Amino acid sequence: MRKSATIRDVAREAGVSIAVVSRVMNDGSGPVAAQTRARVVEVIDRLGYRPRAAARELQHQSSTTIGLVLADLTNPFFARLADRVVWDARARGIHVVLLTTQEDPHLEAESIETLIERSVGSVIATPTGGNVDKWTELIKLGVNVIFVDREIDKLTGIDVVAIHNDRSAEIATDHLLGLGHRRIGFISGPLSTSTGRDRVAGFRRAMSRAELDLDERLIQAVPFRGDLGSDAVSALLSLPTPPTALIVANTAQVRSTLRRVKQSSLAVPDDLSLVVFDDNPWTELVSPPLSVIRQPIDMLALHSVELAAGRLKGALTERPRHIRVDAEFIQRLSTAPPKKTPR
Amino acid sequence: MRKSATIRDVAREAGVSIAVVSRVMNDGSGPVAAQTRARVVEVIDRLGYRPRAAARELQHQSSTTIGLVLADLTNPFFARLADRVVWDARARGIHVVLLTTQEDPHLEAESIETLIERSVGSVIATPTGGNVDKWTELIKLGVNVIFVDREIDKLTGIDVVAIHNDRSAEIATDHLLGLGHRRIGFISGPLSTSTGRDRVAGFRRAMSRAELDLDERLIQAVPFRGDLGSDAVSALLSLPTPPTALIVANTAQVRSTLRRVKQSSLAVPDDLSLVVFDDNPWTELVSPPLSVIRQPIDMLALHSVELAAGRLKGALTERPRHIRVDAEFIQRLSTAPPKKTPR
DNA sequence: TTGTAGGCGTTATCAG
DNA sequence: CTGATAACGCCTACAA
Repeated sequence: MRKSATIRDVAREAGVSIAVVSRVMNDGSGPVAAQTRARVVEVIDRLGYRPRAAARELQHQSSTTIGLVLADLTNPFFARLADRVVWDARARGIHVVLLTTQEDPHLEAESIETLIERSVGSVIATPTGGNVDKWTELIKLGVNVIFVDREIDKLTGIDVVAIHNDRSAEIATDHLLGLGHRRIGFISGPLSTSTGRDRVAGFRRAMSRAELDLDERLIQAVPFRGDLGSDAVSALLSLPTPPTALIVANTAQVRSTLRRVKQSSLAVPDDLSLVVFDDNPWTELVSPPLSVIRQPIDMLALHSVELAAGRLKGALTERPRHIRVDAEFIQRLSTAPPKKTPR
Repeated sequence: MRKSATIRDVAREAGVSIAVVSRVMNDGSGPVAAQTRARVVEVIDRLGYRPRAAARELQHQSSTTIGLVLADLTNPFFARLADRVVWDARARGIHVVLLTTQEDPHLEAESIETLIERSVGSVIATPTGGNVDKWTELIKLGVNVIFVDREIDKLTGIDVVAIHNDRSAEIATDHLLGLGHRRIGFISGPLSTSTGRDRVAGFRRAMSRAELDLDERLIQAVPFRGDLGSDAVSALLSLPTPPTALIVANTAQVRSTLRRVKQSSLAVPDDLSLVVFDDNPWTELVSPPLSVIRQPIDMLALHSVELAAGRLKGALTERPRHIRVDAEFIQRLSTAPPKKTPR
């Protein structure tokens, strides 16, 4: 457990000043004689010298670190997002501090606090919807905040990377309408979230375009955490005239929803057609394989990191950007025409 | 985008010296008059002062940050592990820098390098198996390394938290043997990993205890990355006398393996019984619901963080610990007696 | 109880 | 091309 070498150790050992060593480390920050450089380099890796990140960060405004604030790594969507963000960031020499909110604004506030102390340069986050003031403060401090997947309406002037939630829901709905379904159930995330609202909006639009009047009971908004997805299904199925198709637009609740569907004695797709948001690795492993809305997670991650890194270097225009990418509808075997057309 | 307040700003504003402010921040590092403190506190949150992490870290040996080096967040096992580690760490006021290796020793080396520069106090990692020297260096530098899930035999003297891999495989095998299976296929991770070796060892032990001689072709070691799981299944099924049961002990390849099984025209469990390692959320959603070995991920995370935090504070005995927890076999519907007993 | 001064490891600015 | 030296923001003896 030896103490690690500092720049001074290297300087002494190589018989130069620390300034020279510093220049050697940051290639191009100043002239160094080839011969001197060679000697220094030799000493550097003989001693295994590595500049201390903390010392560097102390003088620059902010660190080469970005904060990643996600709701919940248990959700494959976020897990994959994290995987790609870490990957893309690494390719740019950026480190990632990971924080999770579990959808709890209180934890989110704590996370923001942490990120300020660590003076990260950028933050990529899936906001809970609260903490408007905290986020504002973070931005005032000069931190580049990028919301991914969701956004907060009140917080304009922030970069956003997400899919066209409304359009995606619309496409899924149109697909079912095209198959002949008239009563379609819709399970969405909380309407306090942008994704929840947007997806419901898309659903409504498709329904009204088809000139169907919408039974409000067919829309169920379910929180992200907890096990309420199955309750929502129960509620839908026990309606006087139950839906013949179901769109599960709350990614987090897809699982519990499916569990409930499976427990029901209904056959999919004969008794009930099913479309779910988010193409997890197992959606094609279940029976029947599920028709899904596939979010281009890699793109979401890539754009987020690009923004985070770009703004870090001040390379980007000041204007906040709203990047929206298209999700892809993938038809598999969980959707089919309704067995008996409603009379 | 105001520049954030420093300790000096607070001191000036409150009409005291920076030393006093420092003492107020680190409660108990020195005496402060109640009245003075009140005044300072008032200024502190009026100015929104927050000590800069980098400056703090600069003087202490190491930061309040731990590194988490995982193979691949795409794998639900690691994703859940990450989720719990971040959670447990947060509860202790510890931040987590996340790095992924994608099972690539080269990336792993890079990660270790990063962690040294950031002078993290502890590292929780699922090692690829390589980089023995790098890991050694990290430890020599005084960093507490905790291997979780896997270990490196050559690297003794490191904390390890994992399940009883051998015993788990043994139990799964015994279960199948008890059902009457005699030819059991086994898909494991690479034998260069401790989990791979241990699980195979458990399998062998169970087989030999049952006094069955083992057809070596029934054991398939498959890399973690890539899509070779399905090939392994094909190989097994095309044997002259194919197995009547299959244990998939390579967590990472469970999915592609299952896909291949599903494509085959074999019925589970009638033609082929199935046990897989790792209880993902979807294992009971597929048909039939899978019999699994459930790893107590929460425990793995908890013990890891406890070790990481404990050693950080120097609160632990010097001796490296090997913590092994039991996995749980959960029988569902993918295992049954073989249809026709082999003649 | 409070203040002063030195140092943590780097980078950056100027003289040599 | 190289070398002092002053920051960066905070902690911590040591003095007052």
